Amino acid sequence: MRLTTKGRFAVTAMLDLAMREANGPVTLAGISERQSISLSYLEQLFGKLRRSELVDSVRGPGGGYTLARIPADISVADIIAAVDEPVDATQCGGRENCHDNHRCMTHDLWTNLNATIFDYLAKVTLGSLVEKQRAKEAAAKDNNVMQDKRESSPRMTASASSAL
Amino acid sequence: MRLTTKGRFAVTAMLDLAMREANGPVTLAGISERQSISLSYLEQLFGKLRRSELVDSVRGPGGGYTLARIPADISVADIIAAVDEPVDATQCGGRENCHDNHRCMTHDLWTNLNATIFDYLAKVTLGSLVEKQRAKEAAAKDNNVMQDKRESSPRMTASASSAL
DNA sequence: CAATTCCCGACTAAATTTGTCAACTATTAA
DNA sequence: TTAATAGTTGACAAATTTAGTCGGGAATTG
Repeated sequence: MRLTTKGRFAVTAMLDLAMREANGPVTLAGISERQSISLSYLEQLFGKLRRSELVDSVRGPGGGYTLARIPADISVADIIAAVDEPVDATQCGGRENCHDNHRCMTHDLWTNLNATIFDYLAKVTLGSLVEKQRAKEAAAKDNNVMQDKRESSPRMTASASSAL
Repeated sequence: MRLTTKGRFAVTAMLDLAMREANGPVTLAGISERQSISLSYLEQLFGKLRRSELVDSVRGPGGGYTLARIPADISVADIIAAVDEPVDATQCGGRENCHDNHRCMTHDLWTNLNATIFDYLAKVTLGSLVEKQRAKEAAAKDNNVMQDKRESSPRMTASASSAL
């Protein structure tokens, strides 16, 4: 298992999708805008997600993507595995007799490491993430109400205000 | 924290070094041959490892690299951090106000994930890896003795024998 | 038909990996 | 002692792979 920005983008997009699919198919254009990920890249990623049967697509106006399973049945590990082609981490082709007579020293190291990371990510589902995110947003909303009073200082730059 | 082949190569090389430095400095040429990693790439990686003060270099004949600290004090996390420049995983520059008013949804997800992985890798030291590897080699040796009887077939190539 | 949206392949940019060559250091021999 | 030599690190550039972009096409809806 590899951890790159590609996988992270995919998870971000899927999380966005999971939080909105109640209102029908979600367009990539929308995800692109909300998550600041280029539309082209999303199209590429969702092509893979679709081929891995994690999402379903609906064409035409009003179309977009929906999750192929319930959020609780889609793990972060599923998503990363779908977009991040394996690349055979162990350098020895997975074969046990990696090189010379003993298996390459790091074989077990990486096998174990991969298993550890994979197990962790397999436990994290879109369902649990959506739940956490909802809770966080509710809390943030409360904080913002209080912060608004403090932050209305005179020197508020254009870039700072646009950040809202 | 990112997980790529680069970091894996570095750990492999450091493990090789840790297992051999008792006999004095270890040359990159040796590591290259044993671990099947290009010499050039090793040179580049060890430049970073040296600058991060994980290894010391000795020039001239009989020179090579040695560990800068005892194996038990060098963790896999140290090694990966040394060679794999951070690249700011969270996509929002580490700032809390990633984008729009709420921090980008995945901010906490990746923060937690990174912490989990880092904690795991910080616990794994070269010392513990060497120990495991030594145990494994001893076990493999026993197996090989038994296998040797089966494998002493007539067609043993030159390359196969040189692999010993 | 026209608008919206997914879909696919070629293209560009960036990162990884390998290759080449220069600079340094200890040994060796005269 | 000094110069030659071989072993080694260090920096730079080429080649390969991966990440990300662009343009056009196809399906669906109204």
